[in-house]
Amino acid sequence: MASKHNTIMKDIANKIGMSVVTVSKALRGHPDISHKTSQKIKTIAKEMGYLPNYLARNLSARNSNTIGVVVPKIAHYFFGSIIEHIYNKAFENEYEILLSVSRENAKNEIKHLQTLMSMKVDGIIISITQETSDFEIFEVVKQRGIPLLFMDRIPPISDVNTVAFNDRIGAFNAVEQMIKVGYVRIGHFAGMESINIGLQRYLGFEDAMNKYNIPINPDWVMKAGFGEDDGYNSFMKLYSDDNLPDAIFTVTYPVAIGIYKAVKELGLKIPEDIDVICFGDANMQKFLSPQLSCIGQPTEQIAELSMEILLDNIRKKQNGFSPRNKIIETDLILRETCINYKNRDRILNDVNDHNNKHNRIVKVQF
Amino acid sequence: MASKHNTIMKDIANKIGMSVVTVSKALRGHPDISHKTSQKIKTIAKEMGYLPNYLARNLSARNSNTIGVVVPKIAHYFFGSIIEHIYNKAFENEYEILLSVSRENAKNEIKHLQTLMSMKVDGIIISITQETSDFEIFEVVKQRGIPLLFMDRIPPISDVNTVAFNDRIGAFNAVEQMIKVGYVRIGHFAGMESINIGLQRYLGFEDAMNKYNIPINPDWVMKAGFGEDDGYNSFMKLYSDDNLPDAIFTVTYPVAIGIYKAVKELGLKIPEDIDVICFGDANMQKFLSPQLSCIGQPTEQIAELSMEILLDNIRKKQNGFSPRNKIIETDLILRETCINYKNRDRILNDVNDHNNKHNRIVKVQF
DNA sequence: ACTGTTAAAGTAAGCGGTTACTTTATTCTA
DNA sequence: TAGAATAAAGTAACCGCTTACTTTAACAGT
Repeated sequence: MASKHNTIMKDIANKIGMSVVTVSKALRGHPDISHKTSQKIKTIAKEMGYLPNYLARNLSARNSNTIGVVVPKIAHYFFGSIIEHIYNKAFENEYEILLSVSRENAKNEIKHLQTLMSMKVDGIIISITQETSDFEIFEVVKQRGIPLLFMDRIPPISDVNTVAFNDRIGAFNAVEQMIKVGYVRIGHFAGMESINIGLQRYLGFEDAMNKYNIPINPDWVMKAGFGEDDGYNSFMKLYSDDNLPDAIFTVTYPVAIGIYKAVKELGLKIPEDIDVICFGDANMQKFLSPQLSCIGQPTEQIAELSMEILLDNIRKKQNGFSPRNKIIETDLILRETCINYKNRDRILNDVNDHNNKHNRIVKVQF
Repeated sequence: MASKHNTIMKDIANKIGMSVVTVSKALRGHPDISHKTSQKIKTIAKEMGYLPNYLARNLSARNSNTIGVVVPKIAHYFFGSIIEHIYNKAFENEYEILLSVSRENAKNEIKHLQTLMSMKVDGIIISITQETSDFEIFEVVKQRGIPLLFMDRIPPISDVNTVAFNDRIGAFNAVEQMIKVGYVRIGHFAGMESINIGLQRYLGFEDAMNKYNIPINPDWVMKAGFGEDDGYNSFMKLYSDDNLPDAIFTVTYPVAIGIYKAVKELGLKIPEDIDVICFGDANMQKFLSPQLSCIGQPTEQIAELSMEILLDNIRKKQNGFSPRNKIIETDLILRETCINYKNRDRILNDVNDHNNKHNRIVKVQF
């Protein structure tokens, strides 16, 4: 056993013959203490290898300089990327992050939220699970006065901070793109409607189909989960029913990956036998064959905006703060699927129109 | 402002006319308290929405039920996957995880380690940055009696827990595979030698080359970092020097991805113009074209083993615990690179030999 | 010279729990 | 039925730090 050399303020105080309070104040740069002694104390603290005990500090100071983050998954480009940016932002602002992963399980989610409250986090950013249907726990968090912000996946409750992508318009853009390329036999591998991103993306799909007067074939609308397996299974189902559409818009990129996997197994070809476009970008999509076109979600933007709003909420907590609801626009990223080179000029033209109308840059990457 | 309804033990004690200590004991199921009152107190606590204050609990109980994890990156399959498994294991054991991301920066690493100590974590699992060269901070952690475990990336210091892959044998297997397929003009995009995984993988490469009496061409050994850019830049360098080998073994999969990117830009073909194999697997490799063969690192295993050893260390801290050093074997995963179908039978034969000799299953996925 | 300010430090109390020790009532033993 | 043992609760102190309030001395103004 190494002898635990754990310096506390008292040790420093004893060493220079002053009180603990003086040491505490000096270390924090409190104006009560003269510059001279303040410097002396800091020097000695460093010499003695003093490290503050945050548990004690936070218990009395009543804030923890810690932000809790709850996400459904982590080994996933979308969340991995967001979390990385949240960390960066937290680090800049001298906050620590307590990360919890609910694994798409509502029970875990509740438990994690309770733990975060017990840890006295200053605020919480959460992306709810696809099965969350009881929203009471969120009321509890609010009741306790802990700033709360929902990111990307948002429950239908009011008076809370939210930051989300414009799922409906994004989905609309994707499906409109499919239509412009000439598809009418269009399917949608959707998410559950109980969660905003599932519902909104479905509605965007519907909007586009309606706008162009294309009937929706319910057989081609598969409402399942957000994972690779869901895409794989849905595709296999349609294939074995011998009822494939010409092109599919998927609710997330893992679902599209599931299709790629199934297609490979079945010896089919993308885009010849089946074309695909998805909601959500990931690094790997550039290396797929063919490269997957998608709706890009600026992860850095959602992470930064979420942190900014939450930090603002934390600072203004005492003097009142009204919830904010932000929507972030998405990008249409065209690569090698759902793109017909013969129509290139027409597409570029349409994209310009769209940009003018929505005051938004749609990226086209041929 | 919502009126913060924050029940504390005192409130419960007042309500039933008993002392705070009784409540504390009851809630923890201490035998001092009769079953009857214990039940009563628990019921009331639930009614009042009591949640313990971990800061207070941990301050007096002197442990935090929290484990600190420091990794260099997070939006990266390898670490993302490991972290996910660490979370699972922590959750099972009722531990919380405090995750810090050093972003391959040694300064950040030190700061995070200090913060974790200030947070009074019960133990720390760390994968050091590629630039960490000052190991004093690790001594400080040890000195303070905080169980510490190095995972995958390990500094050259003694008397610490370590869990790593058998990098040398893994690299050897990869390079031997290249040789068996018939390559002799073999390059290695390596990492820095200052870090174990960089050095060991290089040594494994050397071992294989030596065993088959193939001279190493120093021009083809590029010692850089572990990222996609490093692979891209190294390849571009060799290409512009008009000095490409026939096949390259890369130290990590992002480096291989960098090669894929460069190859695509240059209009070359894998494996015809250049063949590749890498250390480290990722989900995306199955979807690359061609599918990338690699040395698979069982991430669940390293995560679980690390957690088990650390938890054991935490529990046995008082009564002494001697550091453990574990090595996990890797898998040779053959897909569509560095595989010559004409040699299929010979390869399978060799693989069997190898398995017999090393008592280890090498996976071949044709 | 006397009050009013200010600078620089100290004292006491408390954050919300836990631990070690004590008290009180009840039961057991001989 | 006295004395010991046990069950069930309570008291006091403390974990390491912060906040609110107080003290002391030096200095300024009139």
